[in-house]
Amino acid sequence: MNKTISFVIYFIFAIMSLSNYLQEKGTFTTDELKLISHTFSEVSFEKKSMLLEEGNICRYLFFITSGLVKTYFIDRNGHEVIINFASENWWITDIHSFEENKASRLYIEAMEDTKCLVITVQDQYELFDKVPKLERFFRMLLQKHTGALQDRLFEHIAATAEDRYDTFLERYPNLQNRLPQHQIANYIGVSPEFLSRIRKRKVGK
Amino acid sequence: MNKTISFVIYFIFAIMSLSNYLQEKGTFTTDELKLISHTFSEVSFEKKSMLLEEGNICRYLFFITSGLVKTYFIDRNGHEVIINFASENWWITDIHSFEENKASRLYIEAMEDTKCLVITVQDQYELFDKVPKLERFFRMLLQKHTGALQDRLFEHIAATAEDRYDTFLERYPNLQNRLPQHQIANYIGVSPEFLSRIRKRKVGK
DNA sequence: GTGAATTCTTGACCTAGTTCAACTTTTTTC
DNA sequence: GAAAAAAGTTGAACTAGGTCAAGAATTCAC
Repeated sequence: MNKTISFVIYFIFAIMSLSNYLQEKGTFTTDELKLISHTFSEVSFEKKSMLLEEGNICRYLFFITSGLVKTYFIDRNGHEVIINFASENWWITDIHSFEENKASRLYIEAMEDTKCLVITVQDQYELFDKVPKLERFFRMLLQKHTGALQDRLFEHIAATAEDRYDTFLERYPNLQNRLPQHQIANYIGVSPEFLSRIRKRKVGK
Repeated sequence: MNKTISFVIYFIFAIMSLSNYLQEKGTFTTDELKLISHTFSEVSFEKKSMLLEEGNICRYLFFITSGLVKTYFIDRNGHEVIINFASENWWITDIHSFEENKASRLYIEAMEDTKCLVITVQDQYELFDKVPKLERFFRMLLQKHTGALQDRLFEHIAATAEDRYDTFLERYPNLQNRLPQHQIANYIGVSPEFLSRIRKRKVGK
């Protein structure tokens, strides 16, 4: 297939993902949906390429239409610490860096070939002015994200590694087979060896 | 002093705290400040009384003008897990319960006699319509809160208990002497005995 | 101001999870 | 499809932090 045609088809597919998502989660008019989705542009990332690196300003808010990414930072011992994963129909960005134009502490890396729709802060704010509903929608999204972070903190303070693994399986049922096990171990905050033991123990049960 | 007069004085003091705070952190006109602060009401809590209990809907967003509160939940083993403390010029609520009218999992308890200004969701949204700047201001606030939560999660995954204690001291320099040590231990996620040992070790250094 | 309650400290023992090293299995690359 | 790289498993020794118990120091309540 001709490259331009295939790009256009992907773009239409991406726009439709976003529109469907917004229609499902919020109450937007057709005109608003059109306006919103045409403010985004499509970007593709190959597996292992970086959407964001520490020290850079996160210029985009990403809406993933296909693929899988992880967000992580490097701790004082030089180890990667995974904050979260995001796949189809998830939003991802370093909100602090994106909104306040500050250097990021985070990395965002594609774990599969990934396609996203992206928007800049400026465009986002212009869109907020045209579609005020969207600012409220994004605030709600941020609230949900905050709730999820809080839950993860609870787990890390009050639950055992096995509990956290169970929670991971519930929270990301479709990622279990798309992710290498040591990345899951990292996410739940244990050594790969120990996750291997947890899994062995569970089979016995 | 006559009770009514003393109440009025406290109320004026509280309103001024909020106005000063907003003036410092944002750019509001005098009229906006007046409108905002008159939408809040003043409430007092005695030490050990509850601003919110699990199972209830969190009806208010609290702005603390004096005193100290803690937010916590009870984990599956019946233990209290402290999420954060808030004193003068801090906002506190269970955002999930407050915004979505859902039963809360959290407790908010006064650790000292505490005075707050409070607002309901409905009033908050009316205020957003009158002062759109405020919605953006609150979204920024939520972003900061999210950043802080993320930092705490990092610490719990990647840092040692002693590191977390140091971070606590930096983050809440003025709370160190207002809080009993076992509450600090709870906040940083260690047993009171272990915090005692950490402190002993640090004196040696 | 005194008795009761809460908080803090210390020791001894325990456990969840880590680290390191060697081996096996699976995936990637050319 | 063979060689190299990455991922997963297992054992053995280790450590950060927890639990329990008892005594000492503070704080609270009347």
